[in-house]
Amino acid sequence: MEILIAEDESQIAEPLRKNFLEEGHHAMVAKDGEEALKLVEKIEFDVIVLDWKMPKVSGIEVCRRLREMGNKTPILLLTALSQVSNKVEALNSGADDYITKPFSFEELLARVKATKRRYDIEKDVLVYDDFSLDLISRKVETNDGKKIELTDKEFDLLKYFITNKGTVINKALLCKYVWEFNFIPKTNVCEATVKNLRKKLEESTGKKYIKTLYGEGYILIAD
Amino acid sequence: MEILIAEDESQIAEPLRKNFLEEGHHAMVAKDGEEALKLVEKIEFDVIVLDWKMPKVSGIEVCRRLREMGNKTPILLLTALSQVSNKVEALNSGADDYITKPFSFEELLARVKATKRRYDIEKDVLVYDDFSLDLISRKVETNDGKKIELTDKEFDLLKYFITNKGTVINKALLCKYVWEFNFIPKTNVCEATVKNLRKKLEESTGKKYIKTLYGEGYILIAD
DNA sequence: AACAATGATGAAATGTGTTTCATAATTCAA
DNA sequence: TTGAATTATGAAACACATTTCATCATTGTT
Repeated sequence: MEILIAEDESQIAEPLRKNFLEEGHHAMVAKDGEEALKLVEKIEFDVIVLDWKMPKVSGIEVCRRLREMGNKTPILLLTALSQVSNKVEALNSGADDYITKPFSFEELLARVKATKRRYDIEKDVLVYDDFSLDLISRKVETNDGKKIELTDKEFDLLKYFITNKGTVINKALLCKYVWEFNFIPKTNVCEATVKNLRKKLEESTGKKYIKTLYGEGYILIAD
Repeated sequence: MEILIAEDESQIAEPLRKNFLEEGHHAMVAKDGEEALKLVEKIEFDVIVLDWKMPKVSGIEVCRRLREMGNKTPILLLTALSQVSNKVEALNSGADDYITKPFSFEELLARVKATKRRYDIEKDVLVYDDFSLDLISRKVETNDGKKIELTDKEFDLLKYFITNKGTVINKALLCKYVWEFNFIPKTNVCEATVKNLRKKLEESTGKKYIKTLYGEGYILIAD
């Protein structure tokens, strides 16, 4: 995970950074709110940990501004005291969780993971390699913002491929989950739709994502 | 809101119940985990507040079991001590938030509201009166499980109506958000689609949901 | 290498959703 | 009450997605 720690006291920030590193994550430290906001613009973090009290722009203010800007990255606030008003304010500012000092690294890690997990589960955007599907608006676009126009069946098919990426999908499965058929049709609907989807994906990404395994089925792989 | 408080000490539970009542909510009290589980089966709560330590089945166990059963109701855990291990366990059990005793009613209320709000925003099922829309599968059904077959445009239209229920929607708004037109078409696409949607809704629910306000627009009201 | 099975393809046919049109019905105001 | 504006409606026209078909290409086997 890519983690941002905004904390002015380096005695606190540095050990955290190192701990995250040991856990296989990559953490950056911002020494005040202003710096944190600048970093968020450049880098897409998985989780942001904000100290409440910071020079220039406070943690809660950073949180508020990010939410106003439409940024939805999970945010964890660090509060010095467990005052009632603080907790209430933290939740209302758009933070996903908060933690009162002092805390152990294990606790912070658990919270960071839990927050991230909740966020991932509840997301309604599927991202795969060079493009992403919005499951609500049912629109697909490449990572550089170019739209990919898919028909309904193509969208369902791609969605099924992505949720089963890396595994072989035979025709029976495809029929069941994309066409809601409990049989394999005598015609070649599947093949035809796969063809069209392939064409559109290659046109807009230049890559061949859908491989066929002769006699087995299809598999979605980005290479 | 319909709130469940599972707490064995009535000195704590009762004042909370009364406070929620004063705030216009309806709270029920379960005196142990077993009772809580039984109540959840019968009643659909908006938020569940669980005390950690309870006779028979503990709060965290109730939480775990509910999640296993697929129940997604927001859960708030009450913990006696702010021990690190407790907090970690609470988050990992599937609770949405937790609060350490002692706490003020204001704090609990703020948390309950925040938890509910987050839940509402991130839901992908829209429920309205007698029917519900699944925003992912784009299927609509009545509360008694009968399917309503809507076309794509009808679905989008109904979704827009529901997310703006109770407010007047003029044709310009409809065009913008349902058809993605930035102008009002010379033809009557909107009226025609409204007509078809009305027909299907009335066929399956027997109710007339979409009212016309002459010269103003439409409004979705269940009466 | 030849063959059968499987998969790919373009174009045509079908089916369905969407939009339009002409007309009828309302509503509101003068 | 009458008339102009707005909304409702059924059927037709249109557009587009989906499916089919005939044909071609590929794969694996003998």
